Amino acid sequence: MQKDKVIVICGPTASGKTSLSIELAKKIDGEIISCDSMQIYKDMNIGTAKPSKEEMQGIPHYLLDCVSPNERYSVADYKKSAKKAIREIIEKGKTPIVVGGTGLYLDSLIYEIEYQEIEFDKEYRKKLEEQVEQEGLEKLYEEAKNIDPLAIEKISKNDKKRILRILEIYHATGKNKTEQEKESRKNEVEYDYKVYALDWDREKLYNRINKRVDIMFKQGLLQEVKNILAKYEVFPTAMQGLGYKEVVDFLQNKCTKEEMIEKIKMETRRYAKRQLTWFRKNKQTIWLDGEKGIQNNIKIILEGMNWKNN
RNA sequence: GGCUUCAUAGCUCAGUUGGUAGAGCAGAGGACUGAAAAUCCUCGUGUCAGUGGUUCGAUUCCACUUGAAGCCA
Repeated sequence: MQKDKVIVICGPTASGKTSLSIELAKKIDGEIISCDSMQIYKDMNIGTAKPSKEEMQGIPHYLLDCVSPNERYSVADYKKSAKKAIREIIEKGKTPIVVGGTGLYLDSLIYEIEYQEIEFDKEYRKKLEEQVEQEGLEKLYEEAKNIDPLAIEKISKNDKKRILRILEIYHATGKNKTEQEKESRKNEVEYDYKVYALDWDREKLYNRINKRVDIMFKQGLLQEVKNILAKYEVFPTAMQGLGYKEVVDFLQNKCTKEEMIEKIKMETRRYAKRQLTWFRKNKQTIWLDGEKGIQNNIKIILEGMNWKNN
């Protein structure tokens, strides 16, 4: 049996994924599933460049505004919700379009990565963090090396996040990361993902980013951050968002307004670069040039689909 | 107008007691499986302002020119 098609539109931030995907959805009777680790949060709209109701033009969007900024969220949660959304859309007889720039989330879908049901162990994380503080990272690095020598080869001695992760996986499952990852890719990919990535000439992309950051401030990013800080008390992951943590620094008088704006622009440019590195890895990806315009790119996508049908 | 100081990587600046130079930032490339807008790794040749002079050899010393900053008038 032929697999159902799922269109994916990825690419760096500010490349025009949102408008391309909405125009495409209108044309092919599609519905959109966001693939963005920050747009899932409620009340974070301007800084995440979340599409507004008007922009959506009646096209249903999934996985926006579904988590509170004070909740913890992860790729495992995303995978589950996204698969459910894809199923729903296909059952309606429509075409799912996955749109977003979070490479890790996207890979969980297109490689059908299986995540075991485990709870986040807050206490153990805290214990590890304290251990790093007191004894330094090197000791934990050695510990992780004993547990999973293969996995540790690929990471740096300074990569705290990944060192802790090796220890956490072992703590939670009794398996090491290498075994765990092997098992996570046993399942056959359920859908036929057609992956498109949108890109621009680097300088043009950077100009778009700079302009967009200015627009965010005109739209009231400062007030948005103030509102969130007033409404919620803890932010396990949401405050990692670009344009949020920098505004918090400014509100705490750690920098001037100009410094904050420049920092956000710079960090966003770097983020775009990292996204490109990620998306280049998948050789299946078909690259679209943003400069060619939405209609041209839609044409390329539609031709790709027909070719598959014949 | 006179005097002083400065002019080195895209930016901020080191440095060479004369043998053509190196940091930080920016930038580029890469990695990435439960925090991922996160986290981490790698990468430094540029008319050493210009023109002459001294010298085997000048980015370094000298003169002049240009530009910038400061002081005096």
